[in-house]
Amino acid sequence: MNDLHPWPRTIEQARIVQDQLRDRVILDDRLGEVRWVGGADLGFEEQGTIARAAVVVLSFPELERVEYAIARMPTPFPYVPGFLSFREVPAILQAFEQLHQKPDVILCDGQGYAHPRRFGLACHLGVLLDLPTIGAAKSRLIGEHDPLGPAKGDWQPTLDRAETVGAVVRSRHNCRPLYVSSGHRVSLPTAIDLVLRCTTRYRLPETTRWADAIASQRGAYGTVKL
DNA sequence: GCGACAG
DNA sequence: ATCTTGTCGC
Repeated sequence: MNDLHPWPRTIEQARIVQDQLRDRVILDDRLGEVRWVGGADLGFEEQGTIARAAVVVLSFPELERVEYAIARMPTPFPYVPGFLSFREVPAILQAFEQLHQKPDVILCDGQGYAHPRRFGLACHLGVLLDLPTIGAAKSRLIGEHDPLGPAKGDWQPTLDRAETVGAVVRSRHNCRPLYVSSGHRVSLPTAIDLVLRCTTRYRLPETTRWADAIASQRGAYGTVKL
């Protein structure tokens, strides 16, 4: 958050920011060779008043854990469906700045383009960092889809108002699917491919699994290179 | 008015 | 997200 705008305090202000930044989102592939994949997630302390963000970096396609950074700050916005990014982005940006090895793409724990105003967490983070991002959420915000096959790799487009906004992806056999969508500078097909290539034997991609573990562990701060 | 609703 | 143990199913 480079003080380009004061961070919104109300849903009305946040909606204006979304409408203002949504045009900057790029839905085509504008990313080079992927060597480092990032993951971001948040944890909370003090009954939600303190947000703790973890941004991790893994090598690709090996998925070896390379580095992580943690940042804490007062939680800047309440959780309101459709406005999640205003709660999570500031801390993520602060953690991201501390990384020595910047990732070539970041997998976010939330929606990207599959959003009521087409500007979910992954889009917001991607635009502010001008870095390729992907939305990989654990549950649905919007969009309908046809029945999904049971095999890992099966997927179906999710539609909202007759527009394809993302895809439901089976990341593990017979497991609840992931909701994947473009964030910024990554097309939907590429997003699906990268999410699957970052997923091993668990439902969640290794990026979010690790970010989750780091963000939920209390106390730590700063950056750690492995 | 009623149900849905990322984390 | 967070509070929290064991339990059912592939």
